[in-house]
Amino acid sequence: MRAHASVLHLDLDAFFAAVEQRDKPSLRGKPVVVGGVGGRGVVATASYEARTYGVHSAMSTREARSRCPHAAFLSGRFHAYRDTSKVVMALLRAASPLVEPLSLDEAFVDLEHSGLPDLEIETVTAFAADLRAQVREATGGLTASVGLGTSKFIAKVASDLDKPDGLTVVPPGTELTLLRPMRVSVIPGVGPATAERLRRAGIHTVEDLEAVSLDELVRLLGKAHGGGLYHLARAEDDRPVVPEREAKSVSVEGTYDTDLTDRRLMEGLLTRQAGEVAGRLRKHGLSGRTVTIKVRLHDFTTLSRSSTLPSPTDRTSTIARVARGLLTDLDTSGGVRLLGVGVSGLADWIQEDLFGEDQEDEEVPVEVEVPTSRQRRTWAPGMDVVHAGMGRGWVWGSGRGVVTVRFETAESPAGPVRSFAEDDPELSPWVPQEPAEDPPP
DNA sequence: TCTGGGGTCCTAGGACCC
DNA sequence: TCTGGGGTCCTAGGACCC
Repeated sequence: MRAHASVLHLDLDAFFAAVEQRDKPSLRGKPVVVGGVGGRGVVATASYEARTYGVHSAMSTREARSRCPHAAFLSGRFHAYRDTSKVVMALLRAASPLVEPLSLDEAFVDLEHSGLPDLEIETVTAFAADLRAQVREATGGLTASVGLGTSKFIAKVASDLDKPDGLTVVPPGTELTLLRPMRVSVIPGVGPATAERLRRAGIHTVEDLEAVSLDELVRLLGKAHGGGLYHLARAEDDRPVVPEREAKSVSVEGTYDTDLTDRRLMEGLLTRQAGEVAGRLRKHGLSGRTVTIKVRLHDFTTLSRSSTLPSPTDRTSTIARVARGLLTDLDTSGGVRLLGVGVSGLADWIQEDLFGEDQEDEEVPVEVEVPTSRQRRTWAPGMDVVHAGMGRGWVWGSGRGVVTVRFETAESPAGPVRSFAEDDPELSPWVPQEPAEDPPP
């Protein structure tokens, strides 16, 4: 916790809806709901006019429609939101070099490095007021709510106190006076499940939480969560403002208006999603080792299956095949409402770079060598192979002198798995004859 | 026909290695 | 034949955030 209120949190008010109202004057002053407009959509952002009718984010669009039938329901223009967000983030970075975006519409700014003459209340307040004016000016009228405090936690709580279009400063030393009467759910990380656990233990407010020992909290919520809450309840928060964080995973998922039952269709959708994930990996110069699929069944139970490859990949064909293979383990006979594919375990180097050329996502033709018992060969996951006895397959995994191959058949795209010694003379790379499945960028 | 999409972090158990 | 502990990696699930 700092001696000065030098952490600023900025939150653009009803961001998506506000961008729509800015760009379409006919929507100004009217209820606007941005989110999924399909049968299973939810609200991403509701304008303040729509909130009057009890519409809020995360509510199903169906419910929102019944509460406010005359609202404009929009599916969202993410390019516009991204562009506007960039304008705001650039403006924040011009004000202070240390800016940590949390999402398109939210960021922390560290005023310690902003070049202000001092960090007294008057100074930082004037700075924040000026920043808000700049945001409004640069975005064509969007408003932001801003909080200032001695830590991220306090700044974030502060920005919520006067919404929309507000500015709240929590003077150093007054944090606990502010927090104590508040519900535990003001603490970031206390969602419905944690709040319910605490409630059952008779803990409702931050003041209640402050009275609980560290041991008791850890017993109740686990080591990391309990320990974190113990300190936050005392307004102890040393988390630094971190400008850039590396991505840890890339994923794509989709919820379908009617439950899927056709496995071939599911495989096709997974393949398409794998292509989107691979494309985004390549766009950012990333590759990853762990492929995960997510499957939400008709009854909303959510399953995940993952498989870690021996080396990172950014290729559609590999990700798609692993994903389809993972699906084979699952019983989807009751119907599937959501499918997703993700890649994690990211490395910022690309495997194909080893070959010295920008291979993008093309199949890499493999030199067919005559295997000898002493020769060590590299079997990359996803590589097409042919086995004299089993026919064509692809490398599922390898290591410790063993290569595992999955053989696709007409009946099953992720058919039988067999393991071979990696120098098995019956096993050899297969040179593809079909064109690469991804278009060049 | 309740319940999105893109993320992060944590936990717990098992495998495996030293 | 019995018995260790620690560390790391992997997998599955869950909570949470915007």
